[in-house]
Amino acid sequence: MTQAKPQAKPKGNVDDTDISPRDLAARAAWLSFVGGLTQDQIAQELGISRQRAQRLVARASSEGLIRVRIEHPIAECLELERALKARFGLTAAWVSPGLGAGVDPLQGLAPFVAPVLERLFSSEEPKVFALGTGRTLKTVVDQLRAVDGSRHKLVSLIGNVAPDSSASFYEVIMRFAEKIQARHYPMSVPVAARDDVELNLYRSLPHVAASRELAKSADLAIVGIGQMGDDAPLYVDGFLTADELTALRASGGVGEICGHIFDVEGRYLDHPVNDRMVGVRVPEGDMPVYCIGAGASKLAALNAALRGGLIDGLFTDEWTAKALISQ
Amino acid sequence: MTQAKPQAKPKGNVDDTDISPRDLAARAAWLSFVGGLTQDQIAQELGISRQRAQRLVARASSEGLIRVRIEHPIAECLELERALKARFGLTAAWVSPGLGAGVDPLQGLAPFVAPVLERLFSSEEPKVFALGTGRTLKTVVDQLRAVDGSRHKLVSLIGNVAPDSSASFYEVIMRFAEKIQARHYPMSVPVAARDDVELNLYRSLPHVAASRELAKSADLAIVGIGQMGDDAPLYVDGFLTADELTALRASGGVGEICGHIFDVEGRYLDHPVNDRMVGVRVPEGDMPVYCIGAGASKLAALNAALRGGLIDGLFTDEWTAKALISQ
DNA sequence: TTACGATCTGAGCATTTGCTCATTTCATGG
DNA sequence: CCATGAAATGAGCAAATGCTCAGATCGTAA
Repeated sequence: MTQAKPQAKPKGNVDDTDISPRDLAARAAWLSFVGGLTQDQIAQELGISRQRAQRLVARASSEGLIRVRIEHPIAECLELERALKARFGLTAAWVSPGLGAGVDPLQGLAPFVAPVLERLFSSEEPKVFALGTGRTLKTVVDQLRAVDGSRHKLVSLIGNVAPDSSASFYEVIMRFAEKIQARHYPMSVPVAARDDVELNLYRSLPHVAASRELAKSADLAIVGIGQMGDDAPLYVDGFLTADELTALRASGGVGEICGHIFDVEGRYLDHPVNDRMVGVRVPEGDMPVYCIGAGASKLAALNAALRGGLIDGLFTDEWTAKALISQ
Repeated sequence: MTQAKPQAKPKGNVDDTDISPRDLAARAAWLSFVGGLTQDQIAQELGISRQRAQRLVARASSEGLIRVRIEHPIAECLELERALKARFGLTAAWVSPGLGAGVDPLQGLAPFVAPVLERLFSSEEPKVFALGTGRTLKTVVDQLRAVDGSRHKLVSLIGNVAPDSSASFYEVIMRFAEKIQARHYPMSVPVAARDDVELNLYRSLPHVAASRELAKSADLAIVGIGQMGDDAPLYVDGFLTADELTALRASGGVGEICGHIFDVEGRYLDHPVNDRMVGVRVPEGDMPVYCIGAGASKLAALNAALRGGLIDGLFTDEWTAKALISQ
């Protein structure tokens, strides 16, 4: 994960109220998008150079100050949602319009998923949401608008300590919690134990046991899904060695959810690596599981998870939906 | 409303069944805004000419399929909100960033107000909202996103029949009701009676009496505000003759809310025209009144309404807020 | 069937926009 | 105090965009 910290240069004032670092960007963006002014007009309005105006608008976009939403549901996507539900017995499905070949599927999926999650979090009734991690969820939470979800609880399905001892997995649940002002319960132990003794130790820790219990009783789980190709997240992030990855693939592993690896039928593998995950294996009880994922690389994993009934709801894109249905 | 039926023309194209033009526009807009594709790429992706792609995107914007929102609250506007509340004892204030001189203030105000109203309508608790009319509210409701507000009731503060017998004022509450799926109670009589007999007749009609009662017990009123200059809405829409307008101005009239005219101190005029409005005069009881309005022409009216304590909340733009505070 | 009007479509062109490069500014460290 | 490097700035240019005009297409009426 790239951790591009904005190179803050807080030379004296800890307080970031520099008169307008991004205020100006927001204002330029407002003038451009809402007012429909040309960059020249914006420049004049703000008393800056046309060049600067252009850069401000660009920056506002790249920093996510702009949120664009398409109001019109595209018929074809609705049809795909219906088809997905029928084909795989899902209770819910959302299909975002595709963005064409060369584009990262997440670029379209994330802004599409975010408003749906906002609605879920807007529920008045207090709920417990269990969250996975990964690049997908990370991208989605970045797109999430701040809504008041302070009555809810967020709990992690997975440990937050990576093999390099960094707490990078803390991020996702933290960011969710920030966005919706909810209490959050990360699982503050390594993702995977090195042996059964360690596993039992971790699971016996009170805060871990509590988190696991809370997670198991969640009203909804929201997870990503990982492929087992050469670009498998578990491998890239250092949870598996190349040899382990190969072995797991040989054992039939085609995908994973929260680090739990399953085969082409969506059956979890009986394998040491799998058995030492400290977190919760979904589905757990009658908790619905919503999965977010799209793209060619995730196709096999998604297909398996759907066949195995591991998930109850799916967020994906048009291309992936078509591919899943035609299989 | 043009009801363009899709003209099926399945010639040699590959997989695409012909789809509705609006779908295509939404798709093009999605590719453009979310995917960041160039119009050439969009054209290629959709198998159409680049001009068509351009037109589709333009159409999507003009038809309101695109909704842009700036996530970053601009510090200066927040400050103005604070100042407005302090200065005029308001319980709530919202200030939209200005769009510069040449632009209709509504162009910026409406997209800014709409999300706030969406939030109000998202309240779980069933509420009664009393609504005024006018171009301002009309523009705002056009920007409103469909949210489920079916537990609420909408009631009109003002009659819906114009002097020319058209029911044009029906539109605003109707459109609100459509957007949020709420039950609505228009006041189905002329805005103003011609004499006291007629007034009493109208008010004695059961459905009018019921609407008036409901309106008086509303949890919140949302109204526009009218100026009394030569472009006074009451005059333009034919409620007042030029002579009456002049006379009312001479009597001190500087503005009106729901057709009830008040003077520079925000005191309602004691005048026949004023006394024959069939609707409700705000504030009524302890119902909070939120007013939406901006622009130089409305400045005097707003100032008076604020001084007279007629309103409890204000939606306006930066320029107007500054002007109000500096007065 | 033909004529008509309205809309859709594509080409050309002026404007706007985004990008690169050279230069300036600014803050930090020597 | 200057040296250094990163970020900001402005100029110039190529690409993208939006607009207008003329021809094509389609539905409707004669």
